[in-house]
Amino acid sequence: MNPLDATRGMMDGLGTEANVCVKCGSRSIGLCAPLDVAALDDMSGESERLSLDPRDAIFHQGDAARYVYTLTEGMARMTRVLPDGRQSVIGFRFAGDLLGFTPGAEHAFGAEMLTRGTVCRLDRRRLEQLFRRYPVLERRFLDLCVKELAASQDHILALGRFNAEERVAAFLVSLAEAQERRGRPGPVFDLPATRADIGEFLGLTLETVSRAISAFRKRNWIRLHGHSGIELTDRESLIGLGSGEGSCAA
Amino acid sequence: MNPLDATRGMMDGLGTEANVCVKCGSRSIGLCAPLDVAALDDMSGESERLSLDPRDAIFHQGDAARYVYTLTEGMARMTRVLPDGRQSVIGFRFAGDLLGFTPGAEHAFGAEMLTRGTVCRLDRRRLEQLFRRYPVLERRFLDLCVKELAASQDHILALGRFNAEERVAAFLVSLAEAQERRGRPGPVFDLPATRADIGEFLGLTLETVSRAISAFRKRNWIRLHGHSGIELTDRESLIGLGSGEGSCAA
DNA sequence: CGGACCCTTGACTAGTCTCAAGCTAGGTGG
DNA sequence: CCACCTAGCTTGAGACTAGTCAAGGGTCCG
Repeated sequence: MNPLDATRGMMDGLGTEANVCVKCGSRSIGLCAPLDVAALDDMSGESERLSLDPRDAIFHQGDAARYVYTLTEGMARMTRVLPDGRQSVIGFRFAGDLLGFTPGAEHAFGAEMLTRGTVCRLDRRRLEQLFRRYPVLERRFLDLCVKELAASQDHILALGRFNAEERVAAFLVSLAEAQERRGRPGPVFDLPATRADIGEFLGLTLETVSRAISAFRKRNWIRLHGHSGIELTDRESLIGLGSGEGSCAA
Repeated sequence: MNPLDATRGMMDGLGTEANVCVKCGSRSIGLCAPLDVAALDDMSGESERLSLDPRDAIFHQGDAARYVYTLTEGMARMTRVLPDGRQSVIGFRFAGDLLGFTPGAEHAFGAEMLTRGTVCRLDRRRLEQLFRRYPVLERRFLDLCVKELAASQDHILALGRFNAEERVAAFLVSLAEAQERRGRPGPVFDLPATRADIGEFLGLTLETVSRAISAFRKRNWIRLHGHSGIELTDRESLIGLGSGEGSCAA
């Protein structure tokens, strides 16, 4: 398991059930999976589908948390801003992932699209009703949440203990794994996040991310295809660097 | 709200109900709070109380996750180890906090006592039964988990964007708040974590932590009382430094 | 084709780590 | 009760990683 796995979506590892969310029309992996058809109908009754462009906000930090979102198409980032303007990317989300679920009154972070895409939003009070009607759904959320927590702890470990190249290597590997889990096996995959996004996620500057990527390129570990395509040509080396088997060998 | 709040326990902010866990004998704030007396009886029927010394492990990373623990007395740290031996403190836990809950088969991190103390452990299969019998308990866990997740994200932000003094300031303030929430209002509070523990939590070396603490002492922001007592004499300054209102003012 | 945005690379700086030495507090045993 | 002993803390000097500032180049879109 990759120690830097915060690009893992909330829906990962929850089986391959592929019930179709009536309103979204997309495979709503995970969230709806344990529900029967009546429940799905119930659920999509009040959900809305929205199309978004790159850089569009799905919701802002501090917004009233009225809705819960499912990213049905595209890739998004979650960001948190400090009072002085410094900001950090908390994580990324892919098609099929859940977004913005909180028991609090406000969203603790913002979410923006990196690519063109669509989200399906469900009123939160409606979700609470669904929890009461279908208790299994609540259990699903608990499992998701604990997995997400484990991913955050991996990220904490990476931020606290990995150097720049280790962080970038771990990020690239986890990005590749995330896309493969979502059924894109090709050797070339999408990297819609800019160097600045990656840097804000990894606690680095965009220049440092760029230098790490250039170093990998020079070692023939990766190959770039245009601005948003990347291929891992020596994944073993990247995994070795990015999984904490590095310098301080025990 | 302090951005570095990963010292906030899983039980925080869940009201002040103070039902007494029959077996533990301690105020089991939070977890048992929504349950009636019959449920409490039920719950404590198979729980065991253990006394532990400083440095004793509560459980190890990789152990089968047979039990869920409540720290009833003392302070503990949660640690994660990389293949090469580098380790990181993921967070701290105080009296009243929950520890080791996971839907996975193994504990993803280890937990060790920092002080002498006691834990109350409950068989996990028993907990699953309790979830079925008292659905409100499951909701409680979900709320705890989401709060914990928010705390992790704050920690990620601090690790990615704060410099050494900002991290240490944020840590000291959150430690003070955690102890006050648990009813120790005194100006002097416990700091049972060593400089090395703090450093591993904050992604710093023990020397850097020591230098930051010395700097605060010279500015009369804090006063040390022996090896494990600390007093925040100028909390405003610490909060200012530790909440991200710093250098890069917008 | 033009422009905007993003990426790359270089030179220099600053912050943190590393290594090392000495100190202090608190506990232990005589 | 006191001296010793150990673990943890402090401080310093130098090395090194990553940040900052700046200039130039590539890619993609309209």
